[in-house]
Amino acid sequence: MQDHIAELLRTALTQVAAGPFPSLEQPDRIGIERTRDASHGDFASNVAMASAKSARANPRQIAEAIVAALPNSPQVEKVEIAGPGFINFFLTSDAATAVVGQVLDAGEAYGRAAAPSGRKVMVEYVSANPNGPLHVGHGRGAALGDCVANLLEAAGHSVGREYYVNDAGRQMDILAASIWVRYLELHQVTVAFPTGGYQGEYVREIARNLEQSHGDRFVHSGAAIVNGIGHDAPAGDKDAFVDALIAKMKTLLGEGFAIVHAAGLDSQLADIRDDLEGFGIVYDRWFSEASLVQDGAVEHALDRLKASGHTAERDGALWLKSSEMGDEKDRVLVRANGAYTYFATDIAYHLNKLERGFDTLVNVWGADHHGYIARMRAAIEALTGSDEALVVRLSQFVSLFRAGEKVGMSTRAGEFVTLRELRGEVGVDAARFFYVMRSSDQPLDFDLALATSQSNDNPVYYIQYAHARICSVLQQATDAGIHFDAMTGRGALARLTEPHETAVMGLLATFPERVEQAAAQYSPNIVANALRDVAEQFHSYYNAHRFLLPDDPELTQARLTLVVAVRQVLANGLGLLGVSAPESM
RNA sequence: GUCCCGGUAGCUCAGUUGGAUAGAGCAAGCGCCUCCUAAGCGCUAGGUCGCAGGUUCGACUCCUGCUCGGGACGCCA
Repeated sequence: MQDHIAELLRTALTQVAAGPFPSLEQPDRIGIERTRDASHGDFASNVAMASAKSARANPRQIAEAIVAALPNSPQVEKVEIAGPGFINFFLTSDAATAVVGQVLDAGEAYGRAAAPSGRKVMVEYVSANPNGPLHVGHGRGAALGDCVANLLEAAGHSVGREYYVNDAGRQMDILAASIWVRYLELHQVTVAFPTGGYQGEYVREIARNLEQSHGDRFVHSGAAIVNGIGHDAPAGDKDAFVDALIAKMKTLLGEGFAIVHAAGLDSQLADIRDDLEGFGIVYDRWFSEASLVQDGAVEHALDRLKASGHTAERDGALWLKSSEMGDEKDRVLVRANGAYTYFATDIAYHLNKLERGFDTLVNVWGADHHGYIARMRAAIEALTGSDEALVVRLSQFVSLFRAGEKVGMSTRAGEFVTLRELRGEVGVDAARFFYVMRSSDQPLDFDLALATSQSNDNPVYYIQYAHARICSVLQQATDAGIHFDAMTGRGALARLTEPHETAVMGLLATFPERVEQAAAQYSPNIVANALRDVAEQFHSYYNAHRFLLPDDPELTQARLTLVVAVRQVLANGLGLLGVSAPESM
């Protein structure tokens, strides 16, 4: 409809430029927006104001000339000039009700792009280190990433979803050492648990499983272990101590180290996968960091970086001169000891994604990765000559509130609320909706009591209830012997003239635009807001009018048709967020 | 110190590419179920859009400075 109006305006502008206002220049883009107030019509344009400068005239006079030159359209009822020079378009009722047919024809596809965009987008999300269960902060990134991927698919892009598994770094070694110490405790070998280790109960569980499958294979005496590895905090440095413990473990266990390491990795990865599946999230691929090292992808990436001329060797290490590309300092790629940094393997992963044909790489990261963005931009620029392929969405921190008390979180101390616990407490629907209903730029206060309350305080139920109510109405119709017939209803849409009905149809018409906008901005909260608006307008309509009218079968069919279209839009929107659309509540 | 995000109603937050009288929910107050689900609806009240300049026909929106809150600044991942 915007396109149609824009066309009318262009025709008129050409005439105006040829006639009364010769200096008027055609604007590149004609601003047309939906009005907020029904008294301003359905659409409004500000072209007259935007053209005031080039035409060197008062906006209202220009608007009058434009309106006089506007071609007639069967879809436009009337046109008015208002305020400082807005041109307001009032649609005919046929044009307004047409959206109901469009929704029913498109069905599940309503709100989705009509044609493929040809773009290939990779969305990488969560990618938490597999050294412990996911907590509620990861949950936000999970919900956000999954919804963004859904939105990009709706926008017509070909979308990949991946979890980058950090299975090659020090953190995983620390997990292995933590498991080993717990395992030793099972064999009455007491080694003080390292301050820098992972203390969660899940570590003991992995140790017990290891003990069951491998018996005493990894047992060594306490004296042999402690010998020469220095002191833990507070007497010594806790990081140095953990590293020394890991080194000692590798020496004593030999190939056994890999078994303990794998026991930790496999168990945590399986747990995370199960957790995310329970949250409605399924990846196309779990991409191993270690595999990049093994198959030479990291060397390949480093070669590409060196060829770009953006690297330098200094102090025995290889650096990316990222400060030349917007980063605040240069970054190490290969340490003086020859080991790749996490940054280097991550660059290799990003290059891999580009080489697989993805033109846009969306990364959903926790807000604590903010400092990492500039260097990754620099890396992408060094590889491709531009950083535009990289899109980063940060998910700001989540604070949980239980009974008004803020619940603390610390992964190392093993004190955190897990995503699994959250799902158990509030359910998948409420959790997913709460996670994405706010802008991801905004820290989230997650109120557990609110998410579980079955009251009108709870926004997710408000929307689901609208859907269930419509299902209930249709059930009531069936029970009353009214056979819903969409053909009859669509033929009678002209009967829908109540302001409530006009408002509902207007929102249905806006829905695809809002989905498109949400995709363009990687912002699922826009869909959450659109859903709330539709639900609100429906509930208001429901209270103001009855749908089942025994004395007026034609109007009954028309209203049921509208309401079925509303149900379709609610279901489509909830589907984009990964929230269920219940038929009864 | 540098950089990023934020500051909008008592609280939690929307606010499209710069547009008309800045919106919603909760909380507060008053109403609405012999009627398709009251998990709902209607009405009332509530504002220096952090502060000060600038850009322009027009600024919550863009620019500059300041201020307050959160975060990031490692040869960790």
